[in-house]
Amino acid sequence: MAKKINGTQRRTEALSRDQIVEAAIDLLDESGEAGLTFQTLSKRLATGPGAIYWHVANKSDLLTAACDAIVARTANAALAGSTPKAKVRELALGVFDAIDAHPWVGSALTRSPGQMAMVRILERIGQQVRALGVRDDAQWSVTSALLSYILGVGGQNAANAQLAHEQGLDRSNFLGEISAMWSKLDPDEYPFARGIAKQFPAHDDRTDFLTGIDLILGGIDLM
Amino acid sequence: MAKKINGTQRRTEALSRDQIVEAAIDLLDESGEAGLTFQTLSKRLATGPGAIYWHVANKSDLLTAACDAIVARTANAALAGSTPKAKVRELALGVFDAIDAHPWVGSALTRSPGQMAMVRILERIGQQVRALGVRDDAQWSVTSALLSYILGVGGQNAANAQLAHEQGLDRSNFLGEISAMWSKLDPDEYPFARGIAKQFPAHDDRTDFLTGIDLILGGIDLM
DNA sequence: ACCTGAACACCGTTCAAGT
DNA sequence: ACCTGAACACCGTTCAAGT
Repeated sequence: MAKKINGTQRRTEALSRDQIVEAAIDLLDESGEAGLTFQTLSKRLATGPGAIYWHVANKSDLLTAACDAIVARTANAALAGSTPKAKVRELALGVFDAIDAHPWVGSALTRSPGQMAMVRILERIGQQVRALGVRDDAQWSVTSALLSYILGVGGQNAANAQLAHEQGLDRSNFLGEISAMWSKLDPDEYPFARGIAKQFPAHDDRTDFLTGIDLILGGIDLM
Repeated sequence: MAKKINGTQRRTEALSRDQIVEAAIDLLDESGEAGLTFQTLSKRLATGPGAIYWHVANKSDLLTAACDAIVARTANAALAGSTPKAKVRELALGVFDAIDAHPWVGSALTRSPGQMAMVRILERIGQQVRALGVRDDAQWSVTSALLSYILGVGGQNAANAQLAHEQGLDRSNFLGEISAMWSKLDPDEYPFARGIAKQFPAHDDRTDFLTGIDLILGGIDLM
């Protein structure tokens, strides 16, 4: 009769894989990868760990499914752009923003090669690369370059967000710390890092990300 | 008197942080990230876990140090290229090959933002970006784009190598499995992935990697 | 078919005690 | 200053037993 009001109550409805994945996403969003545990998860779902294993093969399977659920939402969104290039920018920004909202996706994406999440992104980018008129035998390497770049930025942003979260820093303090560290480097060995330290805290991740996309898109024109 | 001949012997010389890092690298190379444990490490060093903690803050510190040791070797190598672009290619390939030889570096690099390993690469690429004549206010975003791309490819290759290792597959079997998976996708939803599946197993990671570098370098010319 | 929950093997980390 | 090794808290996973 009782549903799941207080902490020690058992659930009465049946579990489902989707429910488990949703709960996992909530946990990951709240407290990062460290927050997802079979203990925390079964507590939130008001069951035991064994029940979860009935629906899910293991933790890696669960993480992959959670990642795919997030990516599917943005990869399936309609594209408003009028040109293939505009659509590539749109797709890329979609992934960027998804990782910004769910930093754990950044690392989970990399860790599941060949999984659906990556194929979804690959497919949509590949279609635009085709539409750009890239030669058949270059479509793979061009698409792969775009994908690698997107995953690279995503992975770094995810790591930054996680580190800042662990250290209890907000973004500007985090950037400030790195900038301070770079300012102290040996001027003879690290002229570039030192020179850039001052402007570093003011940079915009999203703008820089798009600059990189545009560099690659520009390079395609020269092929 | 005895040194470290049989398994239960204790070491007689003092431990050092460098020794620990070297042993960690060996373990990581032999059996991936799962192979590095304070248990396996202290066994190999013929001590207890407490001794390691005297020289190393925690596992993350150890992984970062191991990663930096590898990256320092390639980042400090002299550059033979005659043009800034050739030097960028050389630097990028150096990182690519280092990750190929030590796949765990691919993920460790991402996980330690602002650490020395990344700064070393950033610095050397940044110097070449300067030499290319990129405007001051664009040097950061261009360098960052190159770095993100390199880390993105590295991270994926690392993940592929690890997955293949876990499943006991060699590279060609691994690629074959992905290709087979893509061939079975819905032709209406995944035309690109399906179309590319056949040529996928024959692709060359290193060549594709360089293609991406050249796309970005080409884009710089158009800025 | 689905869930329970105790048990297992293993992990990173700590720390009083030694030298 | 450096090392020992038992102990702690916690983790993913299993599985006999229940419904």
